[in-house]
Amino acid sequence: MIEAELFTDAHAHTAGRPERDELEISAVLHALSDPVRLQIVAALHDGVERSCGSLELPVTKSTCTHHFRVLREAGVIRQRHEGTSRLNSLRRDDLEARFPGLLDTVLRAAATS
Amino acid sequence: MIEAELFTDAHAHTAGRPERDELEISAVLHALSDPVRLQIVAALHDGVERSCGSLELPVTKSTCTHHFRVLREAGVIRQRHEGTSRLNSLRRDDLEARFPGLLDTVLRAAATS
DNA sequence: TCTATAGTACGACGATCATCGTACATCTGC
DNA sequence: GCAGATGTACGATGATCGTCGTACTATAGA
Repeated sequence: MIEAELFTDAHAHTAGRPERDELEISAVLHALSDPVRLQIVAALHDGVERSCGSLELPVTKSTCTHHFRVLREAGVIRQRHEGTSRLNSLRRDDLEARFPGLLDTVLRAAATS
Repeated sequence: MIEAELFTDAHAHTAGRPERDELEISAVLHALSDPVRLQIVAALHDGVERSCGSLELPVTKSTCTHHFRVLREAGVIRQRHEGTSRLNSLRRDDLEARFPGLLDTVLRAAATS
């Protein structure tokens, strides 16, 4: 990750949190292609912010951290610090602006499995 | 692949060509999450059957075969033999029945990249 | 201050992935 | 039959992935 050393303030966000116009369809689809991550996204679908621990996932804490990072770096979710928790929420607006209908379509598809 | 030896006629299709009701959203999303495969799917979007070689892809023949297999085993495309060629086409109807709107949404998202 | 609690960082592991080259199979046209 | 074209099979390689355990940080509450 040589680029990390080159980040200016203007681009320092790109590693962990891609801007709306930087979202890549391949990365988003890859993020959504894992069952555990799809479960996370489905749980956040109602718009309510949820902590990592409040979701009952069939993996350990460290794997959980990994999946939240993949979703965050793909631009699917954002994470907000509050106390000892990280509150997660979907980036609905950004996703809808960039890839209209994608999130709803995928979640509806996942629901009928 | 032990199952291969156990296939009866009733299930002999499942390895290479999942039935409509066997399509899995995770497998489909994974298949679509690769740029080369997305390019293939976009090229087949007009409904025209195309041979593997008629698509100009930035990979070798064997890699091409690999990508077509991933798409076929996920249920995204079907392959038909004709002469020395394999004609590929999207499984539009099956995908639409199982995951309504998914294909169009993804392709529209991919087009705006 | 001490102790939980919530999550991250890091390293490891086996599995899967995308890619390639070479060899092979199959069909067409001569 | 032979040569060319189209695609597959197989093995290899380096990269990425999903998972875990352990150690760590940071906050909240007593």
